[in-house]
Amino acid sequence: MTEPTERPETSATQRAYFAIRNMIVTGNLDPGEKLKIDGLRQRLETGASPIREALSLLTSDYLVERIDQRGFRAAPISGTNFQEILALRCTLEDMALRQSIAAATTEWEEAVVLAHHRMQRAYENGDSRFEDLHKQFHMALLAQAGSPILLKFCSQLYDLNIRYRYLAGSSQDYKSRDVSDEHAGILKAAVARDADLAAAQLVSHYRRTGSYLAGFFGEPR
Amino acid sequence: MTEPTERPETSATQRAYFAIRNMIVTGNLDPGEKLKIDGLRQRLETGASPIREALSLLTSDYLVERIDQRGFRAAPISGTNFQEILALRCTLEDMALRQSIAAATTEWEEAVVLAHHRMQRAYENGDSRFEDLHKQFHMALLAQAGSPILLKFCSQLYDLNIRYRYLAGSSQDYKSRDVSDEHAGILKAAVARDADLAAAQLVSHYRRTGSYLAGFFGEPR
DNA sequence: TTTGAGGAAAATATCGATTTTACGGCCGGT
DNA sequence: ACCGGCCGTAAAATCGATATTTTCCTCAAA
Repeated sequence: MTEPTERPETSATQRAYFAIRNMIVTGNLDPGEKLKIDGLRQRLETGASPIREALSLLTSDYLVERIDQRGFRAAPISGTNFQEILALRCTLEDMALRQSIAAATTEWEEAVVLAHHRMQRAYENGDSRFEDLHKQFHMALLAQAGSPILLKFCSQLYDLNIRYRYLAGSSQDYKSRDVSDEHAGILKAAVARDADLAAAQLVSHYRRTGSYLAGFFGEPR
Repeated sequence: MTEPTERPETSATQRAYFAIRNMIVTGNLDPGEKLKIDGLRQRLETGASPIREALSLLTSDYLVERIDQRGFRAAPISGTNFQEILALRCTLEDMALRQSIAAATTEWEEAVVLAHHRMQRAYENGDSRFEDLHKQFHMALLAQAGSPILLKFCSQLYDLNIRYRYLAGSSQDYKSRDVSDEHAGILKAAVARDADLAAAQLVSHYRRTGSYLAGFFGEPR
């Protein structure tokens, strides 16, 4: 239920969960849009139960809201919400990365290098899996923190953030920045076990995309 | 779905959610125990759908685990898990409390004082609502941080922590400590807008109960 | 005695249908 | 013409039942 890449799912609930989640994150479903059970049921060719269960799960990911007894809707967006996500993300990932580096092992280091390579390769090839691999790289950096709950928090915030990026329709502009250099810098500092440098670069990496996106959603005070 | 106190629920899903959640938190359902749909269905006198939906929601609260195609079970416990919760709680609540005090208003201050009074009153009367009011006091402290997601994280961690307290069967021992003084100290510092002092007392408050409980679950390195 | 395969029993996941609830327009009253 | 309450429609929530999967027990063979 955590890895978006492992797609040999079997249960209808999982299929519905990932499908709806993807639709919301990529903007295929508009923020605030009413999510009718029957509509999704037909669209995904499944029963009502898996849909309801999937929506319940997405509720806890802050991607879906449940209203009284009137069903579900895609979570709305706002500038303050975006700022909150950005700020939380910086704080939590900074913490997680420091813990990760403090507990660094050879295995972790190799996993990070590997994740980076795969992401970079997909980037150069224009592979559509880049988004998934990008997330996996960032998560690999934090994995050694040894705090599953913290990791899940970061994962959720990552998805919320990427949703705003999709909604701004800026996947291209975003990539055209020199994110590759930024990723390389983070990787280098992490491998060198330089927690301060790595964390600083990571946070700066986020704030840069953040300030870019902030224009689209209004900057609250 | 957030406030445990507002009990005029209508939907079967909500009833099931709070009922099962309460059973897990208070130890009425053992950690790791298999949660059979049919058993719960009879126990709560409802259909299978609300049960499944409630369990799905609890999954995201880390109180229930879903396994492959083999149903659900109550989340297991461990010393490392407890330590993780404690550490995360200290970090996140420290942050939230500082933000809350930084954005303090008269309304917030009054709400905090009120929440403390209610909790204290219930404590002196041996009122069973103490646990709920205790949580409400702590959440009131953080409410002004203006970060709903952070608040929810703290709320989840609070529930996970209180579960360990119940499992240690130490509700009494816990209360017999001078928690009243600790709460009063936090309240005083918060009202005085002394973020450093308030945060320090809050964290120390948690660590004290934490080190007490650590003995029950083993201290991982 | 242990191991492995087969089958029966139980539990889960899913579906289709029923019941309940909320919303929007209509009608009558003021 | 406007306001308030009633009814029809649509959607959600829930239930009962089915099909599929898993588990456990038994029995036979090594």
